[in-house]
Amino acid sequence: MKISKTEENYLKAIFSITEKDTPSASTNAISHKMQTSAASVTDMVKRLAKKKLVIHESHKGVHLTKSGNQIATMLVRRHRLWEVFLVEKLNFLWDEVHEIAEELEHIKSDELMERLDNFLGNPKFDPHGDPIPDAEGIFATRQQVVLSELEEGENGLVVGVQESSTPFLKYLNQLGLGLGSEVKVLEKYDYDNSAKILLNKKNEIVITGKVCQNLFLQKK
Amino acid sequence: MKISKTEENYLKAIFSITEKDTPSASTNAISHKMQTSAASVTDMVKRLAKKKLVIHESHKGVHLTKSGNQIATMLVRRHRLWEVFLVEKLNFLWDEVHEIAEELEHIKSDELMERLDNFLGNPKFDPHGDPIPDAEGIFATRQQVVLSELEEGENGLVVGVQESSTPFLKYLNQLGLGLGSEVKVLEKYDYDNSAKILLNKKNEIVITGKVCQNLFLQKK
DNA sequence: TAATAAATTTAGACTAATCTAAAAATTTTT
DNA sequence: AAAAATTTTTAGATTAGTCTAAATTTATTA
Repeated sequence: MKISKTEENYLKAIFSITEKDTPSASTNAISHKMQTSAASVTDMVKRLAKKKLVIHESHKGVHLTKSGNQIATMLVRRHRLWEVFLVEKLNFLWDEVHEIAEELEHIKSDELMERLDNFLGNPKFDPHGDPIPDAEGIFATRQQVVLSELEEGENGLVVGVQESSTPFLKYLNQLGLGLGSEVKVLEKYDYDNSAKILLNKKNEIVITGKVCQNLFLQKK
Repeated sequence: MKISKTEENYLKAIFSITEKDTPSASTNAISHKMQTSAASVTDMVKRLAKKKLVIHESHKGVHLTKSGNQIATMLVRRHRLWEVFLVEKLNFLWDEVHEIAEELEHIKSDELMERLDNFLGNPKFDPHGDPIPDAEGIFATRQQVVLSELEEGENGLVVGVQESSTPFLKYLNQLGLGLGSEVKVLEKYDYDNSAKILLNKKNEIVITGKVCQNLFLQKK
């Protein structure tokens, strides 16, 4: 069965919507994520349902079938492996790789991904700290908390970001924060959720509540 | 101006047809190369002409304009750079990489190709010995002859293949012949154009006329 | 619970890329 | 140069993916 690039992108969108809290993705949510009209979504959802990649109850949203989920997971795997390649081997910055990986992920060759995985040393997390599913679709897990959950005096290692928008990543670069940064919480200011932290045992900086809620740390 | 993957593939086909002897590509030649109907070619050629990528005189074939040629050249550059990556870094065999490179070549990012080029050490020839145009579209040249042009007693280094079909490349692998093989012509048999050669100063083997005509050597 | 607002689907149309079958043009052969 | 063969184009249809506008369904609110 042939699956087009567009169909793949819809599967990925449905995957990312249903991944979180919501068990099914609404037409609107999908159209928003895909930057397209609701009518187009209805058309496409019907096509995907005919191919048994999603289950769709009229006016009740869609969710992925097993095979739909499998395809979406492999797209995530490819995307994240290519991001590792772009950052580690071609020296792109972590905020520059998304669009290119978005293209590369559609190249369907298991052999290619197998070899790329080995070439990169079988990484378990991508440059944003997101887990890379293995060839069977299993995601690695890691004990992680958001920065705002740390108490004063606690230490942590930055292992990921909640949000991976370019402005946010650029801002982190400016602050000197990145994957692998060491953080110690010095003070927490409850009234606006900001915090003063010690970065890499050297600089004291103050970061806003928004940043605190978007950074994943591994406690140390 | 947006150019689709399909349009790009037509440009590449026209490029490869007009590269050789013929100054213009016929509808039939294109349809044969693209494995499609002549009617589709006519349609597509009209589209490409409207975009000023080709020049088309009815019943007299097409040829690329300057901008059409530029796009085709960049496709060749991307294709060949990715082939180097697949063979040198991911350890694919040189006869396994064509289809994957065929996909990778459509990813349009100058930044990506610049970085890949550097990562690979700015190679001038791909794993089949074909020249890789630089970012300005200039092809490297090399003093090369086909094996059948060598006289008895002459030495050469295998630097390329005329034909890059999978069966031919597989056959070369079987013979132990590849890029970089050293060859000395021991005897030439005029009646069927076959030859006995000394391979890598070790093995004497006899190769057919067909192989002799498809191997490019650099004289030594 | 009826009215209003929001979400979703249907209807109908458009573009790009493709096809088959038939017509027209060109080239080759006799 | 006329007939035959080949090549190319036209005509009309098809599929995937998209759109806008209108109709319908569901959810919210007064």
